[in-house]
Amino acid sequence: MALQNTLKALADPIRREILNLLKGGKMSAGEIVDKFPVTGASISRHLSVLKDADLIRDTREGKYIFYELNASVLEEIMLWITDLKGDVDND
Amino acid sequence: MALQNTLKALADPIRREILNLLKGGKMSAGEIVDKFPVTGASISRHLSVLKDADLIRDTREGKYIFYELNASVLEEIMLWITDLKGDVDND
DNA sequence: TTAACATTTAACCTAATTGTTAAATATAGT
DNA sequence: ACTATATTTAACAATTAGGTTAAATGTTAA
Repeated sequence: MALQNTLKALADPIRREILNLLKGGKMSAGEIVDKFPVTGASISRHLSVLKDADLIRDTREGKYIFYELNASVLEEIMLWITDLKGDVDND
Repeated sequence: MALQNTLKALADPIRREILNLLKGGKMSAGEIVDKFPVTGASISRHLSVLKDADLIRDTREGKYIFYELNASVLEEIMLWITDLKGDVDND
């Protein structure tokens, strides 16, 4: 189920862009919202999808909630792809 | 758009399983259909999604259409993920 | 050309996804 | 307690996705 959740989370351009933003460091929900032409409610749901997929982690700091990237789960995709490609030797 | 198509194609368990099957060599549409508990029409649409994403190639041989894996487009996902992970050094 | 087989396409249904606005919740400051 | 701010959740509409059956297409062989 993990791979399924991860791939589904990645199959949306806004969510991928959120991950790209978080590459630069943690951001509050509001800061993320400001980067997109959709409502905060919409971004909030995207964030929850990413969180369910464990692609991001959140921590509240006062009235802000900060999100940060958790790229470690992407390893599973790498392994799946590598297996599919049948990369016996990669020199 | 390529990455989007690829990830969307991968975000379905049946389509991923089709790719896994094709790892073992090319198969006709009918052989693929036999592996799943859904109709041929349904598999046919899955195949067209995979084909649009260029993850598979088809060649007709007589009355059969054979499908084979084209894993090369997965490279793009690998690159995207690698970039996201910020793998500066991977020892 | 007709019949049989392999596969795709069309029409339709239902469920899931994504967006919106409005209401709810959580925190901080007065 | 009240107000302002940050964020999420609920309810709804529109779109997309995936399944089905039935019709259409392409190929082979009689």
